[in-house]
Amino acid sequence: MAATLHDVARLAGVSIKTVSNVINDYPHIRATTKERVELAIAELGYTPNLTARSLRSGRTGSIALAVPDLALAYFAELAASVIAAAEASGLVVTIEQTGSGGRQRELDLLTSPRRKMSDGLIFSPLEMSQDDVAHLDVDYPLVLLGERIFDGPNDHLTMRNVEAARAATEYLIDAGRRRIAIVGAHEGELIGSAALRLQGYREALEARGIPFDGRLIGGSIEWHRANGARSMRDIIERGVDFDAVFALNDTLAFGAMRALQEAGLRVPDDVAVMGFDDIDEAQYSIPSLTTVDPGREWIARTAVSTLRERIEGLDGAPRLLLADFAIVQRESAPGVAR
Amino acid sequence: MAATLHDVARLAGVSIKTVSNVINDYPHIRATTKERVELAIAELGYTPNLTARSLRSGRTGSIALAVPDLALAYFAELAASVIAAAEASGLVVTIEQTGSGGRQRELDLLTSPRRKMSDGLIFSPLEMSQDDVAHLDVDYPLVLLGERIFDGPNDHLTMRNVEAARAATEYLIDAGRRRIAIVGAHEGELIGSAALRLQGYREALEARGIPFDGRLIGGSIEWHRANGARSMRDIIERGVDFDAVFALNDTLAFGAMRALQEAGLRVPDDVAVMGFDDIDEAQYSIPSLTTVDPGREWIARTAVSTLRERIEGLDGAPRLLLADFAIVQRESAPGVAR
DNA sequence: TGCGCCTCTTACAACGTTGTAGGCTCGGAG
DNA sequence: CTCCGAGCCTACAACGTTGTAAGAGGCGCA
Repeated sequence: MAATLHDVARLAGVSIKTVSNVINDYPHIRATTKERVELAIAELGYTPNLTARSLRSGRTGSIALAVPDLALAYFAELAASVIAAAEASGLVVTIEQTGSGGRQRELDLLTSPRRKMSDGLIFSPLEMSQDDVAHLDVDYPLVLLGERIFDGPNDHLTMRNVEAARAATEYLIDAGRRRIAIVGAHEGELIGSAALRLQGYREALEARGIPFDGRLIGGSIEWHRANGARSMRDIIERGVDFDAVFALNDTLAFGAMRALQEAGLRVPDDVAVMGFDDIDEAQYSIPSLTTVDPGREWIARTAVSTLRERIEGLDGAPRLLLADFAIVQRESAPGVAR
Repeated sequence: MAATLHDVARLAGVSIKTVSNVINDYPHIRATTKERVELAIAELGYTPNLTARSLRSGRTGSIALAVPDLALAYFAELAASVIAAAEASGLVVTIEQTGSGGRQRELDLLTSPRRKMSDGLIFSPLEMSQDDVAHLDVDYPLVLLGERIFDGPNDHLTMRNVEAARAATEYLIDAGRRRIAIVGAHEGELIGSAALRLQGYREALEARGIPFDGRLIGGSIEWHRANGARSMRDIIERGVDFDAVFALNDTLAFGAMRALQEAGLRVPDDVAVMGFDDIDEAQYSIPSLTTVDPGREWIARTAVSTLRERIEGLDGAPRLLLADFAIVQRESAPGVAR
């Protein structure tokens, strides 16, 4: 059995509150008393019971992070950064995966009694929509990530999807590409990352005076490698001419590169490929992937610090925080300066 | 403020214990009382305070998983599986990264007061060694993963490293390869996955009567893609002849494939490449990677169920559980039957 | 009618911690 | 010599829950 304050107090011959005071660095303690208590603590190997402390203080010292799936590189890397940032603040992170549970699962997560076990939640929904905004009005600190819901009652961190996608597309155009295919567009979808990035693509075309061609748009609901390959094959089989691909995320881009290779098309000579996310792997693929760094590291750090402010009682209107992005030039799409 | 049992009890006109009984499905409750209580619960939106419940019961309903780094695909996929398995048991998972903190960081983790916030720990150390085995004698349920420490006081799940590496090497030999380079051997290291897999490699050579050639061994301490590429380049520059590469994990294999490509060597025509881990990416790389599936999914599931048994009080000697492995044949190393 | 038993409900204590209020001792000022 | 305040320490209550013991009421059976 683990030792408690009572055990230490008995051994040291003081009250439990004095032991508590020693542990919490209360200033007015006689040096000899303190020493005696510390000796007792060492002898019993006492460590405070954080559960009891939580009950008393109302703080657990832990935050929750809810993401779709840790097996997706983007979310794994996001989680790694969130955990590191939280640890620097003395917080521990529990991770929940919403997986394929769909919208209901995301809603349940918001009201699960487990929320009481952490001081706040960083939530990256994938299925909820703007109609669900009311569900976000919860009584604990919540920081929202992603592009599913805007103008909710919470602090919200998001990428500059439109601007970044536009910059990526313009980068390809400026490198001399004119027929830019899209991989990963969610067909008929009006919200979320896909729609925003597609909008950036269209804005870039318009800005550069290049006509939009629907046959260049390859749809896919999920963003796995296999989807990227399938979507790319569809476009190739359609027989439509193209000299670049903008994949709406890196994983799709890897799948697309594979399909291009199978079709005997060379990257970047025949087709330039642009990704989105700058996951670790993008540096090491063959060829390495030119992509958009959407500011994931900043998002992770800021999500933690923002949540912490709310946990510590900061009041005020919900904030919308936008991450800076950057085009990361690699082999799959050489820049204009080549 | 969140409602408590007291609030519900007051509203329903019963004692708090009756409310508690309703929540915990105690059988002897009058139907009308139960209804009244449930109405009050609904009206106040009461959810139990799990922290208080934990304090009372001594169980937190959460387990901890400590891995080196979630940004490493193997651990991310392991974590995803652990979280899924834990959730199926009604447990939540907090993740700690030991990162680059080294041995001390791993030792600290074992004694951190945070351990009290979870019912048990699944721990995959990377820096501790056999000498640290005494540190594993902790007073909470602990399941050990990996190959750093054997014969500790805990249940231990591990891969069949030697057998799997031997099988992988024999696979290459049976496919006609004779000069098999190794990427990722930790030089001078006698324990851990690298040493075990290297041993399997040597056993296979011996079994097939092929002489060992130290010049074919490419060392590297870390197992990132960049290390794989560097290690591969070293071997190439050494001018030593080889027709296959056994990378000690998939990530190294991807790096090695990249270095091979840069050197103008074709995979698998000039050089066959074998990985180890079967991470998701292995299916989608170009070419797709022949590798060893070391039973990660089984390890995750079994780690959770084993830990659960211990949490529920199972006594008995520490168990050593070995995962089954399988060679997953893909493009980078066609099998004998091609 | 009385007793015991079953059903339903309650009061109380406890899990281990910390905040609050207060008590004791001692030294120095009035 | 008394009083006050600073320094040190303690008792008690509370956080929200559940196990224990026991009480109230009703019913069947002798």
